[in-house]
Amino acid sequence: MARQSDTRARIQAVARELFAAQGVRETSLRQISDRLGLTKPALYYHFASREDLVRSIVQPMVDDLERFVAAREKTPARDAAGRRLLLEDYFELMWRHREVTVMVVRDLSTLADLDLTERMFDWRRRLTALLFGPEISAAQQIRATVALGGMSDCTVEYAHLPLEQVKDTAVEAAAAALGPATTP
Amino acid sequence: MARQSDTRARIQAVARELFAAQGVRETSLRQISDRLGLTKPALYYHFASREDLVRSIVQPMVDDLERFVAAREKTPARDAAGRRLLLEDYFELMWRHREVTVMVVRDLSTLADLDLTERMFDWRRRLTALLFGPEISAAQQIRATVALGGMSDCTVEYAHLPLEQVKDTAVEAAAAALGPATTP
DNA sequence: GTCTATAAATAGATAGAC
DNA sequence: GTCTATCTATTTATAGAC
Repeated sequence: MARQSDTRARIQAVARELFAAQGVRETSLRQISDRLGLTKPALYYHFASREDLVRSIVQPMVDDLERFVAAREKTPARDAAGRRLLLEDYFELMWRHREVTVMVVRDLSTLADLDLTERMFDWRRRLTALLFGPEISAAQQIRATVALGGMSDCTVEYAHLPLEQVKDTAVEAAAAALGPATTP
Repeated sequence: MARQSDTRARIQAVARELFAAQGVRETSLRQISDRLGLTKPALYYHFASREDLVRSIVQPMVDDLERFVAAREKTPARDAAGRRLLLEDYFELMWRHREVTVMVVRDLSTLADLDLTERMFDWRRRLTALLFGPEISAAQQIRATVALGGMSDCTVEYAHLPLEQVKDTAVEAAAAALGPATTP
């Protein structure tokens, strides 16, 4: 069972690269098939539709995010150390999926097309609750936006650098933006 | 000289709204003309092309940003108070243009189409220099990304709220992300 | 200034041969 | 699995009448 469909994975790799580089909406199936030396109908053998291809590329990040948030909710730790660890691991998650992050941030309509906008906001809300507790004030929500959004911007803007050159400072800045942690 | 072309402004208003709500690339000229009770060719009387319409909507923010950065470079003030003031005024600028900010953030390819990507990065670089001085370390650049990017995210995410409910906390969080200021 | 009509290009998608 | 050929829909943009 070495490989079931090497071509399927190659299509995804090329599509992901083009989507991140020039935008999802700006990339046609023709561009993808040309780059692979295939024709458009060949793509339809591996994917039911264009949307199916896009979804298959975004899905691994979605699954990872859902698992990540659900796991942390089982053992919340809102002191300074726990908060720090959450920011670190969240940064690494986005970093692992940074090509998809770039692609989604570059064209946010992608999320809407896949009906993921609501879920995205839900993850943000749950992450904020993990940082500040179940009762979230308006000020805390704003601070979480700066912290989490700022880290996300870093994964996109410095996607070409090694992780070690970005992570520590980005997490440090995000933690500072959150303000003092509640004592356990 | 009451109004030279009321229709031109109405086209821009409808286009800006649709662009921000559903994306620039996702909005056709037909949708815009329908909403106004006009036909597509009528739009071409007021704008040379689709790109000309988009540019005319983004241009005021571009001009404002260029003026803002150029003015601050004449009287740099990198102590805590000066840095704070810069963040406040920059936030208010983005807030004034938040409908365009939403529209651009939602579809970043818009900037590329208008050849504004380079200029955007240049403004970021100059703002970072105003915050940290002409010699910018990698860590300072990352902190500036969290601070400025985080504030930008706030203008988008809380665009529907009153300014007073967002500005102070967003600026506070951004200032914290920057770290301690250099003494004057 | 706005219309009707239409050109020209391109997209996603399918039929059927091999 | 991949191809050629084609369908259908939509887009930006223009010509020319009113």
